[in-house]
Amino acid sequence: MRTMNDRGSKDAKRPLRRAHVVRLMHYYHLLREWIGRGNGDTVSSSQIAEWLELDDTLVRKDLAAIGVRGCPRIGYAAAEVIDAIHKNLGFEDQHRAIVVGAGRLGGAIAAYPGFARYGLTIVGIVDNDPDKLGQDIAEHRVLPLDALPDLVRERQVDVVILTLPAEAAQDAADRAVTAGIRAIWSFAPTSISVPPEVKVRHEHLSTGFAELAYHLKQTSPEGK
Amino acid sequence: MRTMNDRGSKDAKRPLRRAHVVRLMHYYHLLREWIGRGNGDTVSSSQIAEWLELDDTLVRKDLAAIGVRGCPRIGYAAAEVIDAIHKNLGFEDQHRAIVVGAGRLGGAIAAYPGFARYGLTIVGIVDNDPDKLGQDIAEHRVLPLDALPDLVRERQVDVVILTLPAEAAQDAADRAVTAGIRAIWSFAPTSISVPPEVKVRHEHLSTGFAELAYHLKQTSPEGK
DNA sequence: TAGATTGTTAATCGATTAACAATC
DNA sequence: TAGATTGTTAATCGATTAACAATC
Repeated sequence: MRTMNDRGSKDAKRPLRRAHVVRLMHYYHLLREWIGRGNGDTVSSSQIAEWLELDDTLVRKDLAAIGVRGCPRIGYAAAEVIDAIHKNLGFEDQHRAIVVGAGRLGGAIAAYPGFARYGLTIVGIVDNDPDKLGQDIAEHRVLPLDALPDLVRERQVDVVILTLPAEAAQDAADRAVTAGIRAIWSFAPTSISVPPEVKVRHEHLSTGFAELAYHLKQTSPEGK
Repeated sequence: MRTMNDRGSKDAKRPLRRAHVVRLMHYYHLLREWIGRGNGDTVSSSQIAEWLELDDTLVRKDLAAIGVRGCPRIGYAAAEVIDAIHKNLGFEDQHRAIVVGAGRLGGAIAAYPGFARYGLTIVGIVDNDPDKLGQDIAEHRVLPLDALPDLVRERQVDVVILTLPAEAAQDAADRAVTAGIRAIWSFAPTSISVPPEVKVRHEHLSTGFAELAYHLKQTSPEGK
């Protein structure tokens, strides 16, 4: 039996599933734009649902899952929702990352200022191509890949961002794991194996394009 | 009642759902690496399932959904599976894309040779920054954003790849839509609105990082 | 108050998994 | 043949949606 007092017991929160995290990020972006455009301070679940083409009950359940309470007749305080998502997804925790691979993609990531909002700071960039060493990318001097273990320790790095070609990714991941990082964000077009305690998030750009290609095929007039 | 003859009736195939497409891409990558490493010609659903930590029945259903038949006791012909995925996902159809935004990310995408495998060819790159005009990126001369409509027609472009800052993305998308493209692949850190007949695939890098951040929070020793 | 909106339980839906017969 | 593996139906599970009471 549930009682009204359950309301406050945030310890009982169950971990969010992947689908929750993805939708919460959509709400987060949506509400930040909403507030940025100078709209009201409150927003209803049905407004969010309509913009994102979801069911409004789903929105309310997602918000309940991160402990946000709305007001009947009023809706949710947009700033409070943004805050709660920020906290629940772990953006208040600070993470320090090294970009491995000083190509264009590595440079784009190292230079992007938007990650700071999510608690992510790029603290270095390494590459194993001697031609790249010593260049400055987004105010980071490119250092040799061999320096990775030392950098991880000295700069208290817990995330490594891989932007290497497929054939170099596994070796770099191995070094990063040995050096003690806990998470790998990989943009390399291949899979990598790591011990179970290390989390890998793979950005499969080709999978993203596959969805587009499949849609185009389904909707193309010449059929089949 | 089903009969053996249903085997050949590919017209009855139902459209693949998103989860199917994503898993099929995993199988595709896995089997290409598998063959590349000189393993056998055949592979069983339980092998694939084990590598990807899925249920083997799920793998068989996915393969059945694209019309691949296996052999009892033998498994599936890896090359045939790769082929079927390639065809079903629409990689045989050729698409021509223009990259909008000549920054580091745009350059990385324009220069990446791997998209050719999926039927995607980059045929131009545009930017609205006068300083970028005339530069060559990956053998493409950077042209003004104003030239987009003409380029779309002349070069038979059906996909636009947005790599612009958030504030410029909607305007560029509008121009692309007016010029008649059918799909937008956006890397801009914002949402864009388009008419229903245009497909948008958004690569939310921050959502990718959010999953990592949440995992780190859940597994961090200091708890909470 | 009346009515809009939340919060929550119950129902539905779809996707995954289990079981097992078919088959090579 | 015996046995491994597929293909498919049935069962389960979880996520979404519907219904509706609670509430401000």
